Amino acid sequence: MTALEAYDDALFLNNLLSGVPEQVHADIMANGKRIVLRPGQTLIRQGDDAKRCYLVLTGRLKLVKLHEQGKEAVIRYLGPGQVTAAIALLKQKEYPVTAQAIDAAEVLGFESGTINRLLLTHPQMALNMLRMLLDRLDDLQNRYLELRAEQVEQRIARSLLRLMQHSGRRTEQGVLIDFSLSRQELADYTATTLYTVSRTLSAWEKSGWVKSERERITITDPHALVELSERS
Amino acid sequence: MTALEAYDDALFLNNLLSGVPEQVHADIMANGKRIVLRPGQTLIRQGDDAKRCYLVLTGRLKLVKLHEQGKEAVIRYLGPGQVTAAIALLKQKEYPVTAQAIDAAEVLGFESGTINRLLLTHPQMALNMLRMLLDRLDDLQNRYLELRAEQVEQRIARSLLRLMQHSGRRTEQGVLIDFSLSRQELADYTATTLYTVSRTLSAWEKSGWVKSERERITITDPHALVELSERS
DNA sequence: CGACGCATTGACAGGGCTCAATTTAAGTGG
DNA sequence: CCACTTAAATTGAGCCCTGTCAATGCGTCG
Repeated sequence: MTALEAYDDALFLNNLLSGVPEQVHADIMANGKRIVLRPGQTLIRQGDDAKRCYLVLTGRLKLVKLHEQGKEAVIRYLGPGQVTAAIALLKQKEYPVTAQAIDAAEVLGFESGTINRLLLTHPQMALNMLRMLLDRLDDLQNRYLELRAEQVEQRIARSLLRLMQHSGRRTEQGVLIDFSLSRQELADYTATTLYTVSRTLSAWEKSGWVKSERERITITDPHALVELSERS
Repeated sequence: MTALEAYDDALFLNNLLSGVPEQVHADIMANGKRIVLRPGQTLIRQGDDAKRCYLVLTGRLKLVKLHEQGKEAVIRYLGPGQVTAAIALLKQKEYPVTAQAIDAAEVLGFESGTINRLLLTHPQMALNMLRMLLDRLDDLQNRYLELRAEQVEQRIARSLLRLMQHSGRRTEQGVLIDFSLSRQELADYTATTLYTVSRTLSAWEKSGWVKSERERITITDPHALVELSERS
């Protein structure tokens, strides 16, 4: 199973399969079906029946929640090793969010029944899953509080820093956020409008804190953003 | 174990122990330590080391997340059968929120090691826990979106309806929300200020939709609130 | 090179937060 | 039972942040 070995990296092990005997890893993975996604392709659609859950192998997905009047909120970005649509563990539920590949991505899909059986036979896996969900919950609780208590500028700063930590890549200019990120998307993630994001980034660029291009953002002075995000 | 039988009600069974053989229920519960809480008493404090997790037996708790500059957000209200501080499943973490009894309450506390062991030996329990967490996550994702997309009035309406469903009690006047709920608390739950809540409730009272007293709110016309919360 | 999508910038208005001043209601102790 | 205290709730006035709308600029790709 050479294809599987390729995904058998540290990040991955630290998540769903950590603590599970290595001998059975391949067996477990063989239960999933590999799916390749093009940039922008929708993997799950909010409201559809939840029949499968997915493990991200490579690339990056975004989870978006849609509101009646056209607005949308980016709930989270997912990277390799993370699981989504765990809701499929419950019977007769609908996906609460839409999941979409940002750039190209690969995922492993597990049927609802399959994953339930796997979790029951490998309790450690269930515990790992619990940990991942706790992570998600914690993250969202934090962002909920920020949305409640902070002004837009602070939220944008915090969001950029978060994205930097999860998906930053060092360049000579600074830390580049390593996937397509338009003003609109950052606005959806920060819970504001593209206009405000644009204005803010422009201001920060004048201060020399970031460098912003079309769908690309490089943070040149992270410390300034940290300070901004923490000042009352 | 007569004390335990008292808590062995439907709600409870539908959560943590559903699907687990009945013979072992008492054994499992015997691993927990019963704790009685006075009104307002703090059970867990944000930032403390997470050593135990808790199952609510009776009464009602609120989970609050504190922000540096004094603001706070009520993340969730917990009723009988619900679990909190599941974070204790992870090693070396701190509680991300504060949990406080609203009126009198009883909980069952499980040591971190104990609950881990229980979940490993009873995989069905781990699955149940997963389901509860998925519920929490879903709830918060919805509220995050609402906070993002809706105006204050709609959010207050939705919050009241939610509280009504979870903790409503029929009276001759309408549906009473059955625990102490000040303007400030509703504001913290809805992510607004007590002033705005007060103004809004006053207006609704004039319209005959609610009846508001000191720390008590009765919904006399739920339908009006539903309509308000759903209109674009 | 033209067209389309992304980004920028300005003008404007309004929702709701802030602050301050009362009013109302619930306890408390004599 | 009544004065007194204290906390909750109400209401008004003002203003600021930020969303909205419109016009324009710019980069990229067919």
